[in-house]
Amino acid sequence: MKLNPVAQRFILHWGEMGSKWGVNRTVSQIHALLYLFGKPMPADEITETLEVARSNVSTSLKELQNWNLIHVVHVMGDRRDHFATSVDVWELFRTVVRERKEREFDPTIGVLKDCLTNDDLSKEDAAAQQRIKETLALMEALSTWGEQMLRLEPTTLMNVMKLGAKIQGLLAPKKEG
Amino acid sequence: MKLNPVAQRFILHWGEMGSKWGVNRTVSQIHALLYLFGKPMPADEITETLEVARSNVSTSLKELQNWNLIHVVHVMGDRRDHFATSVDVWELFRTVVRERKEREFDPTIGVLKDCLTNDDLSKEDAAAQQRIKETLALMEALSTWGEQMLRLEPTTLMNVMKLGAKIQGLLAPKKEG
DNA sequence: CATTTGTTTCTGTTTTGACTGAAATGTCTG
DNA sequence: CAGACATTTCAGTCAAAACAGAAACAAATG
Repeated sequence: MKLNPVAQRFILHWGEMGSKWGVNRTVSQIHALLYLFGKPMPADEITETLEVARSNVSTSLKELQNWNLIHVVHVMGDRRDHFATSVDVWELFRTVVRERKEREFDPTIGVLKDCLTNDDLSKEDAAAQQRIKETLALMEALSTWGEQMLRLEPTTLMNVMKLGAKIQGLLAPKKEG
Repeated sequence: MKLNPVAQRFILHWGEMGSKWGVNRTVSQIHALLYLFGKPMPADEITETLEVARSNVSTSLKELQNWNLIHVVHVMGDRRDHFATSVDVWELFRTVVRERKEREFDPTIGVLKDCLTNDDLSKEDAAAQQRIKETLALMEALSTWGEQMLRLEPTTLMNVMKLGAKIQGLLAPKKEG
């Protein structure tokens, strides 16, 4: 499969962005390719299209499966596995957020809690303890809020975002202006 | 300066998390240290505390300055630069979000726009074009929404988050349940 | 203006992780 | 079950980034 210039641009950029966020370049490139292509694709074709080693594709596909971003599809009369990703960008977004939250956010909250229950700190520095408390409070707030937002329908979520800062007015309807 | 076990745990964990999000380990460790310590600190003391090379500290401090996360402070009777970070976790959070948005989000939005104005795609694959459009729409929505949220007072933002999914009820007050 | 003190830049080393190609494993078909 | 086909694992290579130590630079002091 030959990529047109726009597809190339998109995929290469996505790969670079992935790197900046701690995602392997090949992994993000493959995902971008499957998203853009929109149809199930066998590993070999990915290999040829992106011009990377077959084994590299295999590893990356497994990684993408661990992230719940792609799934295997079988095609009649073809023994090979075909791989596809959701073409719903909202679903992808939610999956990525959910996974990162579970992998990195939640464990960090755990560590912060441990830090606070440990006596070593409380004896030494009350201000530092306070700061850890505030960090934990922020992260927990983000965490539960994130969970709730992820449960909303994409359209609802979009409306929430469109509301934007106007939400202030709805919060404490004591004053009007 | 000797770190107590809790401080060590916090700083080491922060360093690991940074790595997973594309931030140099030393950079995030230094920031965690300054945050926990809460007072301006000369580079040498950071060097000793974290047991890394002086030059490494120098580079990382510069990086943190580029991120607007630390600033230089001078102490009476001391010629050395002292470095401090905000101890307000909300301010730190906002700074990081703002910086990442500017560095990675905005440029990506630019690339997506370019992709859509380029004719090569429109001729080839309408579905792919549509997907890029949706991706752009999502990112732009997140972007403008993010900007607005960042402008809110921390306490307001906290209230917004506490409201959580209940915001649905405020959105389309046609039905009640 | 030499010396002390502090910071940055530079060069080479080390480490880490991505990647390749080959071998091994697994699975289907005649 | 032989061989064809498909995927994964593994061991080694390669490249990028982090890091250390030395050298260079800058600024203040007596």
